[in-house]
Amino acid sequence: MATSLADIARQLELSPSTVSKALNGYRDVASDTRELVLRAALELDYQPSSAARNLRRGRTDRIGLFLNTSIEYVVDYLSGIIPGAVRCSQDCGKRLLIYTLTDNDPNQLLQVCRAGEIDGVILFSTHYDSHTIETLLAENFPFVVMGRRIPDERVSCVMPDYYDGTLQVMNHLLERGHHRIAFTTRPELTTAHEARLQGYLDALAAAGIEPDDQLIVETHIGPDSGVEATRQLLALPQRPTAIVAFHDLVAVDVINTLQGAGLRVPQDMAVTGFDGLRAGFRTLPHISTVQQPLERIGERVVALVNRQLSDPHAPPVQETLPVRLVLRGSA
Amino acid sequence: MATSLADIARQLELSPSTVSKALNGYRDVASDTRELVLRAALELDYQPSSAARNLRRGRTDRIGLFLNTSIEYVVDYLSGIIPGAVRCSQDCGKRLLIYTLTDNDPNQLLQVCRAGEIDGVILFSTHYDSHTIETLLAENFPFVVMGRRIPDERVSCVMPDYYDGTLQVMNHLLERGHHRIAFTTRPELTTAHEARLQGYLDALAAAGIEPDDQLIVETHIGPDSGVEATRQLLALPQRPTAIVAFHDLVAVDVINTLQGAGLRVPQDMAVTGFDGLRAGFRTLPHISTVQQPLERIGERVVALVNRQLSDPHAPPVQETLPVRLVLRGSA
DNA sequence: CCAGGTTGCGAAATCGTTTTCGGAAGTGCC
DNA sequence: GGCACTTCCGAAAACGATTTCGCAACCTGG
Repeated sequence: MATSLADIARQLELSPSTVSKALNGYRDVASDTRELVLRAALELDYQPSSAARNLRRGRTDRIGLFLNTSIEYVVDYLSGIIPGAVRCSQDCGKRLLIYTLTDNDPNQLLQVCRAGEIDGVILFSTHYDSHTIETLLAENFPFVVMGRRIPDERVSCVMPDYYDGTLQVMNHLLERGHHRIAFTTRPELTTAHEARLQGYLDALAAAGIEPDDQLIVETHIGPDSGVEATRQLLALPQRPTAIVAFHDLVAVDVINTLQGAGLRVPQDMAVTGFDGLRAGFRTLPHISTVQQPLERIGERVVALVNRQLSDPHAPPVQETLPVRLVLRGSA
Repeated sequence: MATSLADIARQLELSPSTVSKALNGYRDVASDTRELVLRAALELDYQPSSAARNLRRGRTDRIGLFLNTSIEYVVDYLSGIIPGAVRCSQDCGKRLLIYTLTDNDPNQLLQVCRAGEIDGVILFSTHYDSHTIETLLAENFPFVVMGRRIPDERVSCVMPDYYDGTLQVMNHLLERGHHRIAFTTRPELTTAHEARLQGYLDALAAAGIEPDDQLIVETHIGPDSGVEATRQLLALPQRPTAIVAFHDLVAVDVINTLQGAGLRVPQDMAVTGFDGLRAGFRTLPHISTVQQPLERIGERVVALVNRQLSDPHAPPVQETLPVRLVLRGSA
């Protein structure tokens, strides 16, 4: 039912090849003919069949990003990333597609790549799976890891400076006179976790403060992830005066729990987040946080995929983007 | 580089047609041969070319959902919808794809449909555009509208019962003895807006209470959307005792603003949300809200698209799904 | 006037599947 | 043995675009 090249060709009594060339800007088409073709195409609402074009060209001009349906955090993060990623892919003449995986089956990702549905893929940190990465490398399929450093120089990745961000937060708190600073962790996210913890410890060391194990508490994925940690901290004989939350969503829980217990933020307890998600505006006071350059991350990730597409021999890059402490009131 | 049918055929000294038939479960292939083919395919990590298959079959088994990058609310809503939608599409043998539009250019959507990249499309309420709908109808392209009723019996849609939800909320508050109940609106979202307002007014009328225009305040899209409205209500000579927020994100702002002003929720002011987004857990107390059956909405929307795909003559359906008041503490 | 260019177009191959159709070989039955 | 079925496989034609190549026709300059 949809109009094809052949339809236009018939109507104009031209050959399909000429029509195709007119539409694709080849030089060997008379300008009168081109005019005719363009007009006819517009009139018939012609849109080339994506399947046919992809088949023939051997590429799709699409970049895929896989969404794990099970992780709450991802969605907030993605909504920060996407504007930059979309803009950049637009500029490169590509389209950004988000695939939804059912049970986060990593094979689905490989299937999509092998089926040639996309030309390149963005791996979101939490989907990391060494088999996937090995396979993509082996098949020479363009991909970039986002939000995580992979200890393999063959893979490109883009991530914020977790270490420096934590240093900034800690230095701010230390300057404000805080000595007992609690730190919430999330061991599942190894890279991001370790970098932050190191920042925490180094900052303390630089200030000559001995770390206190009781002040380092774990949080886990799920709603209310920060509530339990906060209660735990409040129950300590000697409470901290500041809490460095693993990220903004945890900080929201922390602040709510504190306020629920009758404490004032930041007077009774300073709280900081990390990432700079929109959730940081959903508390009063708003959350002081380490702002990731989210849009820029999206942009760079797409740019790096695109780089691999245009130059298959481009060497991989590992980019660490600078972060910035944003004081909004909670610390 | 990727292995094709022909590769398998060559290796097994069979014809491509036989290989194809073996893989697709045709009956006219000997079971020994089938075994051989399946084994070879597995060994070579064969994945049929999506482009070639789509071209030949004339369908893609993909359903598209278009994401407007500019609206915050959408993301929270989608993350509720997606699990159901993904599960259902999986069951139908389809894949759900999320397209990202740059500047919400509605033509991009039509282009994707016409190019045959997807077989059907889900229109998210805020993307509504009568030209898009008319065109899709004219081209007989399968689509379903989500979260909004379209006053056109030719289009299928799935939405929650906004009217009844508001009634439930109002009746709860009235039973608790509230007389001055404020109501925040969002006129941009016409259908959803009107149904709720009607519910508000009808509930008041049934209780014999005269509506007070000062208690009906507008909110708009954007962060802090509920803050201004709350301040406005607090400034009234005769304050309300309850605030019915347009949706949960607004309710978060309302609660934060109230608590910031030293009021206790729900003792000094009851607050209710709408939709049942995760954000409802990001305050203390958690938000009492009208829970939309989000997963079910995702499921139904996909099911209806699929219905149009399997039976092009199936009559359109407009489904209103029941909602449920969930009391969590804020009212 | 002719050799050598240029310009504009179409024929045909190609991408990798699916699917129809026909034919060869084998089986069963009278 | 002959006939009618099965059973299994391959040849070939699609699907709709892109792209190479060749061929007319028309210039152009000496």
